[in-house]
Amino acid sequence: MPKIIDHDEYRKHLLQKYFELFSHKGYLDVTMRQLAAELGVSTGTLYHYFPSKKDLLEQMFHMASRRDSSAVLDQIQDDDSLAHRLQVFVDYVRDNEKYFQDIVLLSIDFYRFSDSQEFFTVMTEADRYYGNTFVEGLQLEPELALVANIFLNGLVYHRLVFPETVPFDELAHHFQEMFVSYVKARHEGGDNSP
Amino acid sequence: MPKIIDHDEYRKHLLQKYFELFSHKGYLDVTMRQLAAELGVSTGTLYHYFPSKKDLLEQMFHMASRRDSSAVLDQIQDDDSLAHRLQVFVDYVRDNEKYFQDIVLLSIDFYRFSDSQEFFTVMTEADRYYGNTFVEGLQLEPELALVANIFLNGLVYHRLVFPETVPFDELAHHFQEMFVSYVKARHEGGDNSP
Amino acid sequence: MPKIIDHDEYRKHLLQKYFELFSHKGYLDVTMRQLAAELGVSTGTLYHYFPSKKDLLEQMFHMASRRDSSAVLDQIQDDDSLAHRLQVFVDYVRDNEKYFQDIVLLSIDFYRFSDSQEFFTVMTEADRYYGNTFVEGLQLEPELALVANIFLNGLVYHRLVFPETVPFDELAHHFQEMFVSYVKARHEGGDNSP
Amino acid sequence: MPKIIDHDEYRKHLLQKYFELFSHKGYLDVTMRQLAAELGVSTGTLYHYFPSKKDLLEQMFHMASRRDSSAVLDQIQDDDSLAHRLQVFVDYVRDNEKYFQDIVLLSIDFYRFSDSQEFFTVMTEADRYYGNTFVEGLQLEPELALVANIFLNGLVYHRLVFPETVPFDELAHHFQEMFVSYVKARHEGGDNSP
DNA sequence: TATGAATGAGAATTCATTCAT
DNA sequence: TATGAATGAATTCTCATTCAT
Repeated sequence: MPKIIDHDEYRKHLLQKYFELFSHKGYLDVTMRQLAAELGVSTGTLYHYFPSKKDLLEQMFHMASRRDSSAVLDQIQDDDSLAHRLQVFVDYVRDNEKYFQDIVLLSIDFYRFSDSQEFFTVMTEADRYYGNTFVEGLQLEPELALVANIFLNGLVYHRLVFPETVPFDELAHHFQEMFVSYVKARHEGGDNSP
Repeated sequence: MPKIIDHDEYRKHLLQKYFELFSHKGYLDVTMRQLAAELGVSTGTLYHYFPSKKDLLEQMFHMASRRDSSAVLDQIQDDDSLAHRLQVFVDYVRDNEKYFQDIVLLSIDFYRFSDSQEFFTVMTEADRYYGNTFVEGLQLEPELALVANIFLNGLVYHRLVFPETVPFDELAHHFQEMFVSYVKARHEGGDNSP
Repeated sequence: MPKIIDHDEYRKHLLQKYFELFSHKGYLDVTMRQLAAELGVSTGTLYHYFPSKKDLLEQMFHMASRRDSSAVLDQIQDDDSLAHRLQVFVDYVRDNEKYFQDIVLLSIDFYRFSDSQEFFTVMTEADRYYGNTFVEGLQLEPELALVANIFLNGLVYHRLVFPETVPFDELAHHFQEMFVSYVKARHEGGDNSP
Repeated sequence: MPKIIDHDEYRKHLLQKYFELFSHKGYLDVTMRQLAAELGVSTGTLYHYFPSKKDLLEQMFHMASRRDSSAVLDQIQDDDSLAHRLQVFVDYVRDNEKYFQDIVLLSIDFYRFSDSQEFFTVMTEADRYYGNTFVEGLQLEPELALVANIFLNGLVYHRLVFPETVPFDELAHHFQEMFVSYVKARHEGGDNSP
């Protein structure tokens, strides 16, 4: 076993692996023993890095929810149309759907099993982070950006939970059309008159 | 305890109470003993009605997801506009938000802890039931009705999980506007040309 | 396995057995698993009767420290001399030395591992109980009775802990002599003049 | 941390600190990690000086039980009366009551957790050491000195364990009176006739 | 039918000890 | 010598489920 020099580096390594494992089983179906075995360490080592299972969940969610979103923004140019910008988001969610479904599952576990204080702090931060990404990426006021954000969340949730899966692109397409028209109309007409 | 003659009636009574209890704690935080105590019966009696905890979850979710939606449809007249029809749905979700949040939480537990066969069967049915309600209520083709359904799910989920709560009505309003405009435009123009 | 009718009766039965076991091993060297095995029940059953190991210790000490002392008092007649009365106590302690040593060991565990509130309550009661027995048995004022009580405690403790065991009777004899003389002198001379 | 040249000196320093820590927590409530942290060394270093926790307990008790008693003897002159000599002992125990209570607690832990061989050796030596101190200090035959020793042990134990604390001096006073009278009478009358 | 005492596998967590650096 | 990450057996306690009454 190699001596680990960077304590934090190694902790992140464990968290990453845990996230992957979690996507198959869920917080309560992964025991600390299983987890340790899967990660190739002893339970003692796990507890050396994380004081409790709850803490592990919290740190893991914290890390997972801060996933770099620069990949989205990088695909957007300053003079891109709204339609294109939204398409980039839709594509990103579709291409990473499994990841976002895991985040949904995880967020429910996090809701149930973390301290409400910790939950509030982490979720508020995550909310801002994603919110900002939508605002920046779509170049819209926060409220409108949030509408797109929420629809995509709803789509991910729906496809996770209702198994007779709806086609992602078709539904997204409807939303994209209505969203872009709406924004265009708003900006032309002043407010939200037609 | 009044003598319950109707076995099924009594079972539903237990399931209803379990749903209430569950909404506070979650599947794994309600033990069979607690549940029995709360319902005023012995664990033995509980097992007399439900062969296992998993089964209880399944029956309970089945019942909960079939909640009568006639209340929504009853508020809609044949000649109501789409805008009004959608407003009825939005109002219904807003007024029963806690219930729908519980359904979200429950659906995740159900996803995690039921047999996938059972999950598939029950969720498919629930999906159809809600889908039909939207189709009937909005008088739209399934795909479009589903877009509204999904947005409202997303809104419920978002407000459950992100604590710096977004105002329900404001967001819903944006969606309602864009949705109605979009549908109107579609029906006027033939397909989805602007 | 016979159905136990009297819950409390059975609890006492378990406590009694636990005390015997404890005398060999000590609070921390008897695991709940071992204890259950020794008592012929499952760990679950143990926890059915006692909410925690600490609670088990507390209930057990409570029971052990209330051991009936009527056996001592029964051997004393109203017109017995002080010397005789003290002899009865000395004999009783000598004949039950193992039990009293266990109480000493147990009281230290109790000191260490119980809640201080519970400790205070139980020990105060035990103190009064033993104190009263000495007062009644010796027919002396509390303070003097306590001197005898304390000496006998010291003797039990000393013989428990220092293995080159001092002869019980010889040491007790010295104390008995000095104690009886002292009391006699006090009562004759008014105070403590010779 | 100053460089300690003398290995043994350093070991004693660690043992001393351990005794202090122990007096608050008890053998089993002080983990090796805590202990190391408190002493400002690593667990590795601790194990460099002491092969095991049990060994640490043994060495520590060995050291603690050999506490220099010259302080007592120094306060006694050759021509002091027995009453005065005993008073010196009583005062010494009262003034160091906390230390003696710790020794009582420690002796029970030592009884429970050391090898019986080691226990026997160390306790026998401690017994002799304290015994001698009483014999020298009181200038009495061993058996009588032991009676005083035992009473004082009993007093320390009683006040440790029974919280409605008895007044030290009052009880000691009775014992001192009876002890001195008894010894005087014995020496006057030849044996132990009145 | 109804009860609740009994079960025991399995969970999270601790901690004395080791050993590569 | 000194370090502290790593170990893993052992601990307390939980809880779905069974079954004699």
